[in-house]
Amino acid sequence: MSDVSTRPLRADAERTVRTILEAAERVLARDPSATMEDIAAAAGVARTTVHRRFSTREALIAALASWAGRQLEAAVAAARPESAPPLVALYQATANVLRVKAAWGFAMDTAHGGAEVEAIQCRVLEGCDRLFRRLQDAGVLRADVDPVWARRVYYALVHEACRDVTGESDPDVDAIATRLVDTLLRGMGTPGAPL
Amino acid sequence: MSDVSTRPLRADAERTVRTILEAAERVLARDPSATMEDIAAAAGVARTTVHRRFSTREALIAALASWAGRQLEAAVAAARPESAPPLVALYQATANVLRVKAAWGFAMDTAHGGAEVEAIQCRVLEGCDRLFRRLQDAGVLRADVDPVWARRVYYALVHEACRDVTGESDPDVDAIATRLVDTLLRGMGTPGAPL
DNA sequence: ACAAGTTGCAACACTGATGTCGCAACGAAG
DNA sequence: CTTCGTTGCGACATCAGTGTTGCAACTTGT
Repeated sequence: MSDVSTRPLRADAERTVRTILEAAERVLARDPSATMEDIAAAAGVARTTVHRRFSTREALIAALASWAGRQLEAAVAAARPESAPPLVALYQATANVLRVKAAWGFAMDTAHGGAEVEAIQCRVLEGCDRLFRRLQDAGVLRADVDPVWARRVYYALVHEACRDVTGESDPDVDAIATRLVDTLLRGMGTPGAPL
Repeated sequence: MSDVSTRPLRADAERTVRTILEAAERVLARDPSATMEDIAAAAGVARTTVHRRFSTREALIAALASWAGRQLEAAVAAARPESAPPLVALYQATANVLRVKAAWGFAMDTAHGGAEVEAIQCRVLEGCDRLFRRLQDAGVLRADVDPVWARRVYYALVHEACRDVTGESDPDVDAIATRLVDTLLRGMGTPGAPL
């Protein structure tokens, strides 16, 4: 999580790390090229303190991505995507992911997470594909849709819907997730209509 | 288009400007934090030459965005979105936009385009809303869908589909546009199925 | 209370990117 | 041919961000 070393931190230091990570997410989400000083200021600590916990800017980003990645994995795992009825799991996972992504959007979008994060994202992606497979087997998802395209569309919708969770105060995540899944499955056209 | 002044350029200088813009798009699309030197190298000119044509990095980005913005506007205008049958216009505009966005993706995504670019993007957005309105009136789009959400989903799908145009060599843009519109209207679920 | 960990502060060196300038050479347009 | 715009090159000043260090003051845990 931290970086400089994996030795046990004192309680207050641990708190500082969390504070810095949260501030980094907040600041970097608004401006990805924000400086260490900006982040430190947002966290209410000195810049040197940030450097004590994360030897380099890269390391901070990586730690951020790692943290967010584990949050993400937990969010999808909580939906029991392998065992629950697939459509239920889809709703649940969507809502959970929206919550996490709203709080850690920058960290989840950045590609500079290092090998560990890449592995996590890969696992999540494979889990998503498996869930979509289950949806197809259950007849929810059409059999003739390209699975890769389906996943890409789903990801894109999640990304877009996330704005609503971030933007409004006290957002109805379940309603947003419902609209998302509805759009994914039914689209926006009139059922009977044209090709 | 250039920046330093709007005085007429000699033919070769005009060509240089175009070369720089194309190189900038290419380089910045891969790495948004690429330097002036990177761009100059990709354009095959000296860094000072870039600064002669674009006094500042910001100005270069703005010029890039402006150029792309006008390309975009032309692309949607060519689809006659106000007069053609709305569904035809949707297909046509989608395909045209995909082509432009594949070539000028960075320039179109950047928010630092200045007031002129913002105005263009606003016009395009309003045009999109009008087209969607026509689609609703024609019964293609369901009447109960939130127009704003519909546009956002459409934009997100265009963004995603653009990868396919950029990635493959000799991509079938019309096929990609067809799949996009199909996804937008029908979604990916089985028609008869669940809520 | 004591020891060890933690932090803020000020200072520093270092790097990389930006923007500017002058000059010589080249090439297009008249 | 001549002129003037254009370009490459090298040099320079400047600035911002990064990462480091030492020290004094404070906090935590025992």
